[in-house]
Amino acid sequence: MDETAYHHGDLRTALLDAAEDDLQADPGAALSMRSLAAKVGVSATAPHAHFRTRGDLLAALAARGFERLRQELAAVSHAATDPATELAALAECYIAFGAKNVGIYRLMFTTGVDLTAAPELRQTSRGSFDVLRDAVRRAFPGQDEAAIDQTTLTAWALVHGFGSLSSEGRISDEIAPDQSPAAFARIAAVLIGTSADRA
Amino acid sequence: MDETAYHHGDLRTALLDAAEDDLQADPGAALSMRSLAAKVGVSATAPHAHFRTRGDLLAALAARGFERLRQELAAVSHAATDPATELAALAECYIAFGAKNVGIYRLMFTTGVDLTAAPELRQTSRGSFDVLRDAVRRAFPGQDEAAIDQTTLTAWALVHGFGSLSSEGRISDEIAPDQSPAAFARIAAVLIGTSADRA
DNA sequence: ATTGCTAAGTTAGCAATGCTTAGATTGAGG
DNA sequence: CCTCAATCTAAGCATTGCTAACTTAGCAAT
Repeated sequence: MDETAYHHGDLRTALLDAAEDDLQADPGAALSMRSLAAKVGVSATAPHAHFRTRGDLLAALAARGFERLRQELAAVSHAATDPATELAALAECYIAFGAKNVGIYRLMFTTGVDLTAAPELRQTSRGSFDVLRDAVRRAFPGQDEAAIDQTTLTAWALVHGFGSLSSEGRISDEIAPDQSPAAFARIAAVLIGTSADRA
Repeated sequence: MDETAYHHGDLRTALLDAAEDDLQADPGAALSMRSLAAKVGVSATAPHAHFRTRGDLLAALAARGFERLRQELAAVSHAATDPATELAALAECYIAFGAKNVGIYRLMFTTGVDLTAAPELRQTSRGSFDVLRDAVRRAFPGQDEAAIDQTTLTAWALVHGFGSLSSEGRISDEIAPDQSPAAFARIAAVLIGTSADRA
């Protein structure tokens, strides 16, 4: 790609890449349009051709996160051999995702990305949920759909709780000496196993 | 209080109150120092006498949230009659807190409040955890401290997961027709009951 | 009472940011 | 070759966080 080309070629993904870089380096990065533009080597207002507002860029970043999470979960699900260990593996994958992508994880689940303004986000997020639900259905055959929904929801809440708290450094080491995603996932998996019986 | 007084009296809490107002009206409010100053009727830079940076103000807001959460939990805990229903009541209180204080809840648990820069926050947050742990200890007597820690941690993660997801509107009504904090708390409480057996 | 001192507030100003408007450049389709 | 829409640039406005220098007011000691 020509460095001096007037047209960038794929500025949109270049901006998202740059934003992810910044978030990787510092999850609390401000992610200004101008600095991203400068980083990519483009004028200050060029990004607005691809993202009308800064919020749109953040929403796109969150959508990327959901898509990647779904892929990672799907890969783990596909690689699993038996339904019991599959749930544990999914839990670990989920929690590890939060730990490895703190900045994006924030965008995905809390920080001011307006869902009503980004309806496609809701659908993308649903993708991850569905991977989880399929695994739950395999693990607990014979349950009706309502029970499976509730078990999946519970599992999701539990795993998101661990992911959120641990990735934000909110769990003290006195209480959890082992801070690895695998350790939290073990606790979660056991509990999910008992969850289905009560639904 | 004299409106034209040079000294405000208690600008610090006035600013925090104004910030909370804005967050109540819109959880995604920007919370600029200048607009808060204007709202309180003070010059643009006056807030800096009380909060060195904007981050400090946000941290103070988060601390307020943790303190209020602790109080609400403690009140519920105190009003409870038997240990079993106490856990359910605490769960509901926690989840309802998230629903009623979306903006502050974000500040407390995710959005860019640097914990290393606000060590007192860690301690305030610990207060809420301790209320939960005392309840767990009462509900499951005879368990050693490590088991109680783990059960409490699990309960916290579960309840925070529900609180976070529901307050951010991430749970679709198809999956959870009843979106009330009480409904989520019921699910959580049942699960916490089974959790202690496995720790 | 006067004097100092400090906390609290003001004004002025800088650099950075989001976003808009108007114009320039390019590549693709007729 | 011409047109045109998408993409990018340039200029500019309003807002923001923060700093620096100054003013005001209350308080304590003399």
